[in-house]
Amino acid sequence: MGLAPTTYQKIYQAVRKIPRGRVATYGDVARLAGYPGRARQVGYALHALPQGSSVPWHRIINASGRISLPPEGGGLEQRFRLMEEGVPVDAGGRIKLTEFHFRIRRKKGLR
DNA sequence: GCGGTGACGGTCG
DNA sequence: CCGACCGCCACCG
Repeated sequence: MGLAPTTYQKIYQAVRKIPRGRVATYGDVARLAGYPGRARQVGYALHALPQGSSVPWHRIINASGRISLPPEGGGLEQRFRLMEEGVPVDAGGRIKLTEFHFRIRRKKGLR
């Protein structure tokens, strides 16, 4: 594939790095894709995913540790998918980041 | 080309 | 913990 990856493709590639049973925030994905501070674009890119995509979009939640989607608009499905892979989600759409957050290595330091 | 919109995030009160 | 603000920027009418 000689062509340079598009912004969305880089975002999707970053999302694919989140392993089963873990979650990451929109901001994490933005940084991982090389676009720090553009969490909003990550949400936009995921929104543009076609049905049946193999990109694990359900592992992406907001920095507050909650599902950002309204239940009718995919939030319910996201909840099911997460629970199915062992990530508990409470009735309010919350996930314990302290236990299930996929921590990404930052350039050297990290903490 | 302009302005409203949004699957966000950090800060402040 | 929650809501209000503001910064951010690609998309779309």
